[in-house]
Amino acid sequence: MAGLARYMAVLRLFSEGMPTWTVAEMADALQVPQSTAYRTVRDLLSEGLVEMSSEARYRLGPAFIEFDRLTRLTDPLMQAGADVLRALVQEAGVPGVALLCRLYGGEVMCIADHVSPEASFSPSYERGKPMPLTQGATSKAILARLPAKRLSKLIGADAVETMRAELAAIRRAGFCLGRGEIDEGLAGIAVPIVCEPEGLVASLSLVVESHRLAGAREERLRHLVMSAAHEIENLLNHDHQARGPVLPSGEAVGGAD
Amino acid sequence: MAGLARYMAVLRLFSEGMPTWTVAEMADALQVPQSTAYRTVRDLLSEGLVEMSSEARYRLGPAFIEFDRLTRLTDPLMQAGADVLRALVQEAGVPGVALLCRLYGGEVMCIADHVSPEASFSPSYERGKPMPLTQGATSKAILARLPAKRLSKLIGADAVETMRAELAAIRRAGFCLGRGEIDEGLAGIAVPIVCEPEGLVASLSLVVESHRLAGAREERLRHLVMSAAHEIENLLNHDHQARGPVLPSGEAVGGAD
DNA sequence: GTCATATTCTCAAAAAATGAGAAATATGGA
DNA sequence: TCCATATTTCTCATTTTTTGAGAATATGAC
Repeated sequence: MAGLARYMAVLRLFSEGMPTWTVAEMADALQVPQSTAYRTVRDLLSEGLVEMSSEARYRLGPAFIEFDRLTRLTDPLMQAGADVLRALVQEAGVPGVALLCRLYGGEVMCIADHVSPEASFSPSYERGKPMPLTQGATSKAILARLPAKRLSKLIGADAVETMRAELAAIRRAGFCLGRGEIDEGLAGIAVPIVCEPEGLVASLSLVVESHRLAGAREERLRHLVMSAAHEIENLLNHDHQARGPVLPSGEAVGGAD
Repeated sequence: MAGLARYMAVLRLFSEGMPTWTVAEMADALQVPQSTAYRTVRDLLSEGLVEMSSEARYRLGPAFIEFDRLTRLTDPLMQAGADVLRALVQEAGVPGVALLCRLYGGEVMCIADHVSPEASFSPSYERGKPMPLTQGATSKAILARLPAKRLSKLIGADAVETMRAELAAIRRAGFCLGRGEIDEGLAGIAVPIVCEPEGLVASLSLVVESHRLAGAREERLRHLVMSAAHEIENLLNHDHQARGPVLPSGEAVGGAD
């Protein structure tokens, strides 16, 4: 293991279940001598990617918080999604959680969420937590709009075959409804979001308690989520067009240096 | 430049003002040949630290969101602070923003914030944004409790001399009040938080509009912030004690693998 | 198809990482 | 305070990786 991979291997050791590590533990887990592990940790330390906890233990450092903020401020999907998520939850009128999710390696990850103040539950999907690719409305909505080539590379030709009908149905309907697939008692309505020029495939979903999703309300919420998703798509496309060399109005647009 | 530093140099190029970069621009900014820049970007890409935007431009990747979540879930200060921040803003009874800040390299960074629903302003301090070390109540509260050696290493012996009286006053009073030091029209009440065993120095602050901070209310809010800060300190110390080898109750404590 | 641009590849030279143990430093307890 | 112990850095010859320049290849627009 060399270069960046070695550093990332150390960072990937840290988890919810094991949030602090001694250098000896790291060396053991990665099968490298301690002197090497010490050097690696020293480098990570100086960049703020790792920091000392008590008693010779190390934990993830504050640099991630800084980069996360930059991501929040500059990722077009998050920018477009923030207000829409808030509005969606408010207009839903029932306790719920709105999620904006995307592909992340071989998984799906929520990159923005908004919880309504009355919601007393929290879905497994939450900002920054990788989730399985083939379960849950949120993930399936993404798979449904993935180019065939990328899809089979991700989940394999067999799995593509198994899901073909289901994904086609989602494409046709424009949404995916899942009840208790991930969390017992919760239901999700998910709608794909695609932005061709940026090459991104994501999904917007609303999670509510299953028992609240019946009859006319189900249809109303479905339409809400679909129109919110289209709003995000439009924002993404507008932003993209606004990138051209000439600004539509004569007004100068202020920007940071 | 070698090892991790080279990768971080690329990541540090991305900013609010310049959120996407071409490889040619990176090579130029860092004074390295393009072939080297391409290799570096390829590595970052495969780890999700960078991702492609449109048209040969790259931006920060989603890996930071994942690590940020882990940080949020496992950093003892953020864990202890989350509920306290919320409660503080609620009990304050005026529109305000509660901030939990800490040292980050040669700067101060907010690691958690909570904005009251009625607040129509937002202070310059916000989660993940590095701020100057010597300005603002929030930063000064941290400096006040920093060991002398660390302090002079950070800001230099001259600056220490200049601030000596001010910092001593903060230590004596147990808080720092700043009016418009950072943001015109806003005032901050900041209280230091120290956890010896973890070696951490931080501060809790409440930012409100200056005109709301008068007479009895100022004193009431000051006491609120101080008791909230002490609550965080207590939580940190309790957690630390609970780390001992024997659990107080016979009940098994479930943990991730 | 051709062109321009973006990206990967090639290879010998240069630089950096490696590992084992010694040395230095910090830590906590009498 | 000093000592015993654990943690961290350092040393240096060897191995491995990175580097840089340009060639080769892919990608995409026209």
